[in-house]
Amino acid sequence: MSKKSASERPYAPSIADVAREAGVAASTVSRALTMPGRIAEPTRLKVEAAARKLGYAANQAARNLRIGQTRTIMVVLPDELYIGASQTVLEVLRSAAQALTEKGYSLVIANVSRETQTDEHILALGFGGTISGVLLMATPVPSVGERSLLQAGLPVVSLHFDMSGQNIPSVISNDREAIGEAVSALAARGHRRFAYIHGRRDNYHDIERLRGVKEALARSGMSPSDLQTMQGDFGFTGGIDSGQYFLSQQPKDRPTAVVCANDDTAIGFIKTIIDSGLSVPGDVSVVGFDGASVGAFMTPSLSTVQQSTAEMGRMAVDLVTEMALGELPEPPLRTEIPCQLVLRQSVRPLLSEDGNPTS
Amino acid sequence: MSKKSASERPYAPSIADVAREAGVAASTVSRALTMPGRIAEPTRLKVEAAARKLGYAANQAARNLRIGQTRTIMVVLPDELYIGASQTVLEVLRSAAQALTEKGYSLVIANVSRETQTDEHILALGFGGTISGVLLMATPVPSVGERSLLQAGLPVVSLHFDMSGQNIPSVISNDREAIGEAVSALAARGHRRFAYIHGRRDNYHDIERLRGVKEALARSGMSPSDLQTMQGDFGFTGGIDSGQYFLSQQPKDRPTAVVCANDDTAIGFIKTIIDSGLSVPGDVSVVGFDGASVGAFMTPSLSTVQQSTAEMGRMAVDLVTEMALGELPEPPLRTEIPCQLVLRQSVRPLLSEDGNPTS
DNA sequence: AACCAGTTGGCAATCGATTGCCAATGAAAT
DNA sequence: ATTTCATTGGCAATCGATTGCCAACTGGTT
Repeated sequence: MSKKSASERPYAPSIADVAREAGVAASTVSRALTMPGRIAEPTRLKVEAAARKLGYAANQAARNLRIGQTRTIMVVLPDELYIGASQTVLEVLRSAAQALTEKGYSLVIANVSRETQTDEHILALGFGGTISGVLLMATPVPSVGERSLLQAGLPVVSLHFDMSGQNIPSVISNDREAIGEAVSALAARGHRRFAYIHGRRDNYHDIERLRGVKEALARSGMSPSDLQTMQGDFGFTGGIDSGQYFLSQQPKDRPTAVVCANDDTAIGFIKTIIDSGLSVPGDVSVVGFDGASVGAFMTPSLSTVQQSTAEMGRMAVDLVTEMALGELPEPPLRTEIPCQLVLRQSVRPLLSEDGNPTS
Repeated sequence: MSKKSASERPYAPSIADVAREAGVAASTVSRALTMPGRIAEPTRLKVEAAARKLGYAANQAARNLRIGQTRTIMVVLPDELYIGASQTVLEVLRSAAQALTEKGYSLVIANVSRETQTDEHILALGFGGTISGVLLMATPVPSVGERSLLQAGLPVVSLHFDMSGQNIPSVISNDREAIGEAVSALAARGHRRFAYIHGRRDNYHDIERLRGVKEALARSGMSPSDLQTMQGDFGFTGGIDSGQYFLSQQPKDRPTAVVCANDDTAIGFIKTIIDSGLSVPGDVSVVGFDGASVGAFMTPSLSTVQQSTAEMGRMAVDLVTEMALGELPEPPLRTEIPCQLVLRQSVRPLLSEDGNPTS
């Protein structure tokens, strides 16, 4: 065996090598190593010793081929995985990676892209039998033309985006309620003129968060005219542009509370306000969304809605692995993980009741 | 074929199914799909049509088993992958993922951990033939007891850490020179009392960066007594602690320029200084390291040494894939990617002869 | 009509681990 | 001493794609 030439792996013992070394049959080696109890103890020890001596590790390709199953989950990341201060996706990825490893699964990463070529790659993985399940992180279902990953018959779980409407089990934050809490907290501090800075258009989170803002304002007895909206892009730049727009308004028309689609937007907005000589929260209170760790160390420190990223990753992994084992005939379509409102220096109660800034 | 029962993949056509559908032999199907030119055009078209009709995708496990090679690279992430504002490792990961996908490789993620169990998992992957190469991201070589991943005979490339001493090709930033540039820029602005805030003890980057600071100070004609050092931990907390230490000193003893092991440290330090009522850069200039994107939007904005993460990822991928193909008998042991100094508000401007700021 | 060179496609072996089936073994029971 | 039964370990088929080898076929040439 192992007749691979020098340029290849120098030393890749097969199960036959171990069997010869231990003086038993290959089948015995296989059983000794994977079926506890099936092989008598003395024989098992002999086999283990031989395996250790030769540095044997089962060839996974052969194993997968035979049993028709792989303990491998594919994680699909969004193409525009933008690395700013908010990095919810990455935190969830980390926790999912951790959970998968603990369960003995491997994790392969794929990122969708505008180029069809890499989507082809994703589909090839999905249909190629290399994969036991798919975790979609803030991405739609990869597809090329007619063919979609869903047709591969694999368990699919969506993270961040609610795709329960497409019958895909989804693990999501309670964006709408959570941002509503933030709005209520601002209203309780006397704010009456609000603004919402959008993320990208048609984005799931943007839609949910705006809706949450509107609902909470209504609950606090305000009318739609008490809310203005500005366009952002989930990045620092969108916040900066909105900040400039804010500054271009007459002071009496400016909102006193600005709720942003995410932390990066809030950070860009605050920067512009501060650089213009105004004060946060003196002239305007600002709340972000995501819970970027750096927010606590900015000046002023950033108020935000913190997502429970660790819990989300773990939950999604539990779902997809149980589905892969067929243990979950009816997976829950929507699992909402609650967020936590964190108020810091960027929000301050107004002193007067009419909502006018004090400075 | 495809007699998997309902609980399994519903529809996984094999090469034999395609062959039957197209009315040719399995070998012809294989060649038609993978060896352009080997099969006559009309036959090839027939095969392709059949494959498309059945939704055929080659079983990767079988393919890997047969050809004894997988287009899969394992990326090993550090256990303590801490997500702060500096996220060099993640940026490099993203660029590596991109480059791998473009080259038709898959990427599996593993993270080392203090628990031996997951290191076992990494070794099993490495020795199990599932992997064609390894990218170590700021981690030492995974090993359990005597066995180390190096013995798997796989190409290994280190990112971030210089392991050329262990004969492992390494793609790294020029930490020492780059931080030296920062120090020189500070010296040129008249600073004469310096501090360096450490990262974690014995960390490669910390050692290199401190050395770079010392060398640059010497070049600027200063003595070791012009530099004090404070202990940090690469996190915000370390910066905060150092800030408190700074404040506890007599003003005349305080350094006027503080160079930090990374951006998170700098951010924590600045926060403490600002909250105490002192000013950055009025009372002290601060420089970080890494180039966290959020630095540009803090108040004051953060001066830093920006690493070329995109280039690092791409370069490492090129190396490891070429090594995997045996195209690189003598891989370069050290590939240094230069950083770029970015001076922002946290460093006081250069004063020209007349006392006005110039840069 | 015979021959040749080049192309095409099929047969069958192969990669390495798993597992159904059965023979051999030894211990316990009669 | 013989039968019964459980345990153990070996044989051989199997998973699905690839590829060396060779036979069949094509069209052109002599």
